Amino acid sequence: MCTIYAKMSFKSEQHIKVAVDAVVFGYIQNHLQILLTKQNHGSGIPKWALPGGFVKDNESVECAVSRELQEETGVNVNYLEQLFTFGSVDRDHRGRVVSVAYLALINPRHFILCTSREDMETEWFNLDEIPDLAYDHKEIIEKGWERLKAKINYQPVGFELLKREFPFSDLENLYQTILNKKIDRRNFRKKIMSYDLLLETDKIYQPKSGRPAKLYKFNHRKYRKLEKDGFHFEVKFA
Amino acid sequence: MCTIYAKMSFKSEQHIKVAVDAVVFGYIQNHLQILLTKQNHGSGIPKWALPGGFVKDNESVECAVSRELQEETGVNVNYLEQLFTFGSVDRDHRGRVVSVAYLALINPRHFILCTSREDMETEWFNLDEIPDLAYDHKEIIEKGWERLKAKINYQPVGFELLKREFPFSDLENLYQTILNKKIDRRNFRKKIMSYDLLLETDKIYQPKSGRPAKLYKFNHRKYRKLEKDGFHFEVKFA
DNA sequence: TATTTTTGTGTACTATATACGCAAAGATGT
DNA sequence: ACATCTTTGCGTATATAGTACACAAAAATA
Repeated sequence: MCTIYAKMSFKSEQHIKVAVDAVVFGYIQNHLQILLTKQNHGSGIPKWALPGGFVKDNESVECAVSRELQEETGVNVNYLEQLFTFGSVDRDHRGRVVSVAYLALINPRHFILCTSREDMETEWFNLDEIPDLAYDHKEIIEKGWERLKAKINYQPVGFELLKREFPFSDLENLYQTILNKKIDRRNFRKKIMSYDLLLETDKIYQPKSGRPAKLYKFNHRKYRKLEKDGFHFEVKFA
Repeated sequence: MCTIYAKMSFKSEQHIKVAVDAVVFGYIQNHLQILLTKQNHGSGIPKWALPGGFVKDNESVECAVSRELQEETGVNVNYLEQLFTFGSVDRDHRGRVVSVAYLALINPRHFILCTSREDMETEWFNLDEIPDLAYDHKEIIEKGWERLKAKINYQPVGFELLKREFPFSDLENLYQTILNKKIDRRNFRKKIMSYDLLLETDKIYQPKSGRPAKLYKFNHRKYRKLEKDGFHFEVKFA
């Protein structure tokens, strides 16, 4: 980027477009879901794809994702991190496109799907029922899924997928769903509780049947403070 | 990238260039070093910067880094991973450039610095003696450095920085240098040895003074095999 | 009031991490 | 040849963290 005068002048043409794509996870009814969009009136056969689009000249790549998500799906993400940049030559048959993919987590409070684009459909898909996708989006989802599985073990990102106040069993189920394995309830609770990052509310949740449960909320403020002091969240049930 | 017909046609112009930059680490004389380049005959005041350059239309982003490294520095990296994509609007004063940064590790066997560009200088810099850099390259190095520190704990990337055959103490010193802390020699050796991933050669290394040391080499083949079976390398001296 | 479902909790055992010091091998200087 | 210096190579005891495991309490339903 810096050493290019000799090879390619700034005026010389490079015919590559920069796009963003988002792998948006939601945890809905005890299932991990992904947000997909489909254009109804595009040319050719419409296919499901990740929300995303081209970056504008005057916005940062990060801003581009947020904007596209807002425009296409109406959801507000409460966690967004860069995932990977996909740059093979032929990933888009229409021309050369380099796409910066992001991983986003949303919380059920921000669920109102409403696209501002008339020619577009937006829907949640169960992770194991993803349809055929456009371009290399299957691969992007794969990477996002891997990242989420890894990340949940060493950063408290799981909470971003839950309601602000949740019964402890929701957290358990979330981890079991994401890691796709049974976790010992007592050991899990012991580990999480040992960090003292859950605030007990005085609210009670009554499940369909069974004993009522206390509602907890994650103490973001305390976590940020601890993090600054070198604290390292870790829940390893590998 | 997929949902763009309505917003921006494929023909419509986006004025963003795509570049690559590489944070290349070498471990030379017990010091972590970074490879920098400087153009001698560029317009304006030349500044040191990371090796890198624009991606060509017909090469993948990953290929672009390798090519640029080869052209600008002549080194062969033996480890290359994508680091982060830097996409703020004003990171390059000459125009809008989105840069995909890579982390590279090189092994002293591939040291012969020889740029094929006449207008360019290439040099190793000690990590704590990095000069003023062009653009946001300081920040990119910071990110690469963070990644390396984190990665060395859960992937055997350290070996990529050593000679193929090395005395055990080189590994010790490398870890101490990267993590910037003293590590208990016995515990470190015990941990590393417990994985049984070092092959003892029959060669002996004679240090300037002191007892001679056996030379080891890392068993890449065995590691790959173990990794496939779910093995997880981990050296945590946090 | 018996049955079902879900929450909430403790202890013994195992494995891993940490702390710690000394003898052996060679090089150098006298 | 002997004393000194430097670096390698190694084991054990203690503390900490992980794992395995079962039963009673609270509410809903029949």
